Amino acid sequence: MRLKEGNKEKDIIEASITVFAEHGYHKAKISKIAEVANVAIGSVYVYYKNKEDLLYKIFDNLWEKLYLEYKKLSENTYLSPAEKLDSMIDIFFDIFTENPSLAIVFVNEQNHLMLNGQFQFTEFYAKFLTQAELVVQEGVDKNIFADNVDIDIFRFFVFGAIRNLLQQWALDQKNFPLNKLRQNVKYLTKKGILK
Amino acid sequence: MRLKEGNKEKDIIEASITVFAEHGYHKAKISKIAEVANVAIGSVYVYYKNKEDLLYKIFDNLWEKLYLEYKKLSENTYLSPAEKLDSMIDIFFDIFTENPSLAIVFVNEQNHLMLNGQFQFTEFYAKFLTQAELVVQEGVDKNIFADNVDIDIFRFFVFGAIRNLLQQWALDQKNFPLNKLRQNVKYLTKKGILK
DNA sequence: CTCATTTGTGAATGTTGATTCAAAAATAGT
DNA sequence: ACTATTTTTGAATCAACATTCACAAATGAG
Repeated sequence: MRLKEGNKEKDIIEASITVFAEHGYHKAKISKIAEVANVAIGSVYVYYKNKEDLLYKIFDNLWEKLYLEYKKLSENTYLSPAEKLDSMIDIFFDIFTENPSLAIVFVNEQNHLMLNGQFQFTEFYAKFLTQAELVVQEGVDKNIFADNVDIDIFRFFVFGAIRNLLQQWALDQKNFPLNKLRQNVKYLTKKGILK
Repeated sequence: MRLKEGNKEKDIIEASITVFAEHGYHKAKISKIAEVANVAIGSVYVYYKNKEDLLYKIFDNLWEKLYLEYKKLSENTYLSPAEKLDSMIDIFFDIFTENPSLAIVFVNEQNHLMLNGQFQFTEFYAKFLTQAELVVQEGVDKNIFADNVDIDIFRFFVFGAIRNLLQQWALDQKNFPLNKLRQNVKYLTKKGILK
């Protein structure tokens, strides 16, 4: 037997997030990822099937985390739907707080991955969306949320808005501080721009 | 002298929109674009410098059109800021109504282009953003729009929301009819989800 | 110390597809 | 019908880079 030195699998995926964020998936070179991970090129292929597998694993981890948090939240019976909506927004921002590179990869490469049929897109993404839907539906049922708004549209509306703001934050943390973003998103989502 | 046959320049850029939309920029092959445009591979390089130039020209045309429409709108003195906001949303949706492929390219490749410093990003994009800002600022000044919302954040918020919805529409026109999208976006942007 | 097994390596391979360019085709003027 | 000019062509070129694989290194068991 031989023990693994350190945790190359983790080093590699973390390096890939950094490199994908900096250059974009397509211009990112495996050789660069290996260099950043402090690992030989061949080692990348020991732990991952190929370049796309790296991207896939990044998103799979991300959606799993988000799904689990949303599930916990939507099953909570003490919070009102409006409070849950706020929490969902917080969770989303929180997960990227520690890792701007992950935010950039998330924003830029999500579509890319979805169009490529070679993976059935991570189950966790669908599960995540369902949890979000439950919360909004609960709000409509309890007569707190407007019922002339299509739930599906609302979901994509908020999701797209946050995604775009996250990207701005990742590109320019100074001018888009997360706390201000959160606060504004929560307000706009609930009350809109009209006085 | 020899006259040009038809309008290859236009045929090529239109073909490129179709092909970029179907396969994404990176997997789109010049040979496929030439085939769709009914043109030899070499002709693509007669009219465009390289592959990226095609993408750049697509966006340049798009942002110019949007900028000009927004300019006309923001200079209008008969409409209230709230009406202008509605019109801005309409203009955005309208421009893609005739061309779902353009919507897909717009949504998927915008970032890609912005990260690549080799073009200073089309002047029209910046101009477009400025016009949008003027309208929102007018609403705040006239005490119609909430003043606790950051204008810049609001802009990216709405922009991201629409972008994401457009993509859903482009991928699945049946379940996301444009009229319903417009209506919901206008409502949410102004009043939010709370009853 | 040896051997067997697992882990790690990176030069060499192979494919893919953007780009080039020398030649052909089309047209207009004379 | 001949020439000059412009437009079109696509096979050949070439570079980039993901992936492979034969080998080396490390470790623990006996």
